[in-house]
Amino acid sequence: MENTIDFLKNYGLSITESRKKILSLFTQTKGALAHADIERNASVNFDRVTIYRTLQTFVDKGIIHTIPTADNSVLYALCKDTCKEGHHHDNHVHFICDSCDTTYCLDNVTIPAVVLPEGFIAKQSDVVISGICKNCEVIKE
Amino acid sequence: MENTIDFLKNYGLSITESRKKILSLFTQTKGALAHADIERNASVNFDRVTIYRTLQTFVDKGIIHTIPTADNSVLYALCKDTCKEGHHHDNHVHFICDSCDTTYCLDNVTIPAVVLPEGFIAKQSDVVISGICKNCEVIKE
DNA sequence: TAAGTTCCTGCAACTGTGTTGCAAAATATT
DNA sequence: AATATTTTGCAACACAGTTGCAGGAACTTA
Ligand SMILES: [Mn+2]
Ligand SMILES: [Mn+2]
Ligand SMILES: [Zn+2]
Ligand SMILES: [Zn+2]
Repeated sequence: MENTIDFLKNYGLSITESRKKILSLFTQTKGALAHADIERNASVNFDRVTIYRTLQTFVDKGIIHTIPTADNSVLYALCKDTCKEGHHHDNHVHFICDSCDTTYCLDNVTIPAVVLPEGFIAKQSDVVISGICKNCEVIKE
Repeated sequence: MENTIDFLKNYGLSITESRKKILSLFTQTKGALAHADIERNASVNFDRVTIYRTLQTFVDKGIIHTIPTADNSVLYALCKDTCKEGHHHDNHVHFICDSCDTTYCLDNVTIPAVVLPEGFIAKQSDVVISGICKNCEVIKE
């Protein structure tokens, strides 16, 4: 709890119930979270709008990043230390499990370089892989 | 026009105004189309729902495929011949131009293989790259 | 080509997601 | 503690997408 407060202070954010609670949800969760997950699991009943604004604040500050998904839902996950305010450095692959629906940031799997046709210049690449995750694979055996 | 009719018949679809018109919009367009593009550019004013249902029918039949985007809008583009009903085989990279906002299917750029951590099994990979496209790069010179 | 059947369309109503303006409440500053 | 700044919750809105249903269009068969 103290830890969460210091963390927020380091990012120049004032300490509020929603920020503490939402941040701790992220640190306590392995996978990524959707807006609905937060609305459901936060012990306090924050207004939808507060959750949206808190998430946006965290994205702006480089605390969390969004994850594009094939079904066009929005997911959020904690950034690594390399992300700064207004400047994200997330170049890892994302994995969505078809079985348990968990979304992982594979921090150790970097986005591969892709050779584009003449004239195309890449600025940003997103790789989303779906399949069966480590946990679900073990369960199946 | 005759061509469009035969094409639809080959897929076992009955011939309707909306299907003819929406299909021809795809064949006449280089990049991908959003629902709104179709609503705007179809000479006839089809109901929103009709457009949604026509797009879904085309996706089901393997005529078009959806493209995931970073801003979570839904785009559609024509499939290659290898796609069958209920069974898509699109393993190409998608490119979104930050300048002209066109989305390209880079049919000749295949999705690179990614080495996942132990226990993760990949079923499907999506690669979306954004940057500057061929056209916009030429214009800048 | 006409009748009957099947399928598609348009409308209305609804759900879900995200946004904005504003006053009240909470937090930070002095 | 008083003041200034931020954040919150509410209401209202915008927009994308879905569903049920009745009427209309397209297909089938004769
Ligand atoms: Mn991530
Ligand atoms: Mn494509
Ligand atoms: Zn799993
Ligand atoms: Zn371009």
